[in-house]
Amino acid sequence: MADQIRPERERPVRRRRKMQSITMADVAELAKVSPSTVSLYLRRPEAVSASAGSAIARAIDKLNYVPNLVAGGLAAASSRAVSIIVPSVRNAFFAETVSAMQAALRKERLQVILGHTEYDEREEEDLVRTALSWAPAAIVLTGLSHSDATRRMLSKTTVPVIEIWELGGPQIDTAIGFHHQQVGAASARHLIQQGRRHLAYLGARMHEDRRARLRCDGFVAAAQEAGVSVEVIQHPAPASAEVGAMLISETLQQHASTDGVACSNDHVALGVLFECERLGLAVPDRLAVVGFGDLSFSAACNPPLTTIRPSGDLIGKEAARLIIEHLAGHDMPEHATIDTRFTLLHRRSS
Amino acid sequence: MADQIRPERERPVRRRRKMQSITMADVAELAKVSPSTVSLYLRRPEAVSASAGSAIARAIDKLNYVPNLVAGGLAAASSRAVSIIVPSVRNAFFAETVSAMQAALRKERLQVILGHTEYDEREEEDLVRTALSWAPAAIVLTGLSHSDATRRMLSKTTVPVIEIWELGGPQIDTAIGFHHQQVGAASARHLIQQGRRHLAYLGARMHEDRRARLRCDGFVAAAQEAGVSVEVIQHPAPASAEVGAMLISETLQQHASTDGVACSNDHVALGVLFECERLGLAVPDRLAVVGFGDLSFSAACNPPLTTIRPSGDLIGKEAARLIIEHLAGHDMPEHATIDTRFTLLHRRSS
DNA sequence: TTTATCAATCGTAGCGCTATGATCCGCGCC
DNA sequence: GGCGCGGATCATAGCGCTACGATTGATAAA
Repeated sequence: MADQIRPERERPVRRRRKMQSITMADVAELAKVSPSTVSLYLRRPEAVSASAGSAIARAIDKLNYVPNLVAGGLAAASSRAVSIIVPSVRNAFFAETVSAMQAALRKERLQVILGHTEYDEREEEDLVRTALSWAPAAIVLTGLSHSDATRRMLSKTTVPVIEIWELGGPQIDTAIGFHHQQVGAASARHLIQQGRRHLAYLGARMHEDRRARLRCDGFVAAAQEAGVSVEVIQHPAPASAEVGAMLISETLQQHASTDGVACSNDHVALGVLFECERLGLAVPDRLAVVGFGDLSFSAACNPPLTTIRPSGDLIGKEAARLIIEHLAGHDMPEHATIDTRFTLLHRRSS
Repeated sequence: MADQIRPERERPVRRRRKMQSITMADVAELAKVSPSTVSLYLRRPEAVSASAGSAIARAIDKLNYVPNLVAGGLAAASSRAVSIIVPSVRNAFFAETVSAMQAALRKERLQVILGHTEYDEREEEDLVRTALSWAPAAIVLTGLSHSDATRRMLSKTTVPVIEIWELGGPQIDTAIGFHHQQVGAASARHLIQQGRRHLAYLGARMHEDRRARLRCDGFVAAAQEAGVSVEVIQHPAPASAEVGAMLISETLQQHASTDGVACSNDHVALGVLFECERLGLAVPDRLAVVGFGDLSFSAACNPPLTTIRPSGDLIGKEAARLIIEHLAGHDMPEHATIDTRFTLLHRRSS
């Protein structure tokens, strides 16, 4: 089918969609330099002479030229985009990371392409596939747990992969985050230090949220190690104050002696505080409460919530830094691990 | 400089970066069809014969082909990306919209490119400029207020522009959202209906957050219209429970008779509830509180918060729908306005 | 003077795809 | 048999840019 004999082409009357667009060639012409020089100026201004540089700058300004990054991405076989895949930006933790990362990447004119897995590995797989078709400068994934197909796809590419918000498992390449078990353990130790001997962990959506599960595991392990009683009460719904209220009443019903709880996050802890207030249960005297997240209300609530502040912001910044350095030629350290830690904020709920 | 005489080119020994990538041509070869047919199949599978289609599908599968959307975007002069520019995803409202939109766009294999203005018009301008260099399928902006340069850039392109989260001003093209003055007015009327006669509006960051200001304006206007006393107490910091606590204590100090407040959002309202509890002030008996946002904690707090639920989710869905329809050839209605409304949730804080 | 070096600039060949218009071929109809 | 029609398929010309390697011209070193 490809080798048929064809007569001469006649008139190639071919008018392509015109597009108004002003191209690099227009700028080059006006600045009286070659397109290559314009391209070079745009990518490494210090590499062109001051005179050429200013002529180009003037031309760009005059023509109101906007470079076509799609064309650039195709030619360079790597686009100035970073694909960030998180469970959901409705989750304040990831919103913070995404926000910090976007702010840092923007300065290097890198775009953020966003995807939400909704805690679904198959969804993640699909997002990674699409992400790859953009030839991004880097791919950022949340957590260390991915489907086999996802791993396979990523191992076949040369695109740098960064996993965030989790440490302590097998990582694809670079990981930035902290150990969730350590968070759980820190909560448990804190409660024990406050004299509590009957602990409980209140978990929301732990079947899907692997990191909440890890925190729970760390909590239980540390409590057991200290020889203190510990229970786990959970609910499949996503973390919310309602779930917190339900969980604490269930806990007190089943284990009336409970005197210290850690919650899978501050939303849950807030619900616990509200429910205790309704039940007339003194916090922290009768029950100490520890949250996770240090959300916007945590310091202001009544009593102020003892919680663990993760480093969502720092995670984003570090990820951006690594990507930018990699782009600048510094090879990204292979299989690096950056522990961004967390902080326990001891407030009056414990 | 372009017309210099050059000797014959010698050996064009030119090895380009190879890239492992499997291209459409590889698929075409394996499926024994031309690349055009593969392309056609990918874009409109119903246009190729069943036999060719399945051969192509098999080849794609076998080769693990991932289409290069960057190349596609260049050739088609429009990429399968939608640029969404919001003040910040750390704000739960916008997170919800972005999330809903991403979910809807994904189904049509459209990518979301995200940008944060941090409530800065100059920043927005810059983001729009970069957005345009991606030749996106659409640009989504937050609010109706933009810099002149932004307007100019957008008017010069053929990229559809959608403004979200605000109605009632001059719009660039399509706008999806609701009238914030109506929100304010609804809050005021509700409080008046509950018998309150000394109102106050507690505003956070109103100098930057134009929409909070509009809600405030609507609140004041409705109160005045009803002949009820109304005060505005504000703080420049972003909305938070701390700010809410500060604002309510300032309010009560300056206007002791205040018996009903509306807050610029539920974070602020939550702070009011906490502060009232500390002060021993009965809500709603002594003070009725209305929030805005129906955030995760609003139904669970103590007392449950009367608030106004905006339609962040719907805004995202509608925006996505319009974009998808436009891509399918249905021209987007010019200068359309979609009012997604809001709902007042009367709970026990008023 | 010749040669080497270096910074600045340039010309060209793609990058992988899509849109366009052409071609091919089977079918029904005059 | 000739013709028109339309579905299926194809070849080709870019899309706007970047990377590569070459070229130029000035300066330093031999």
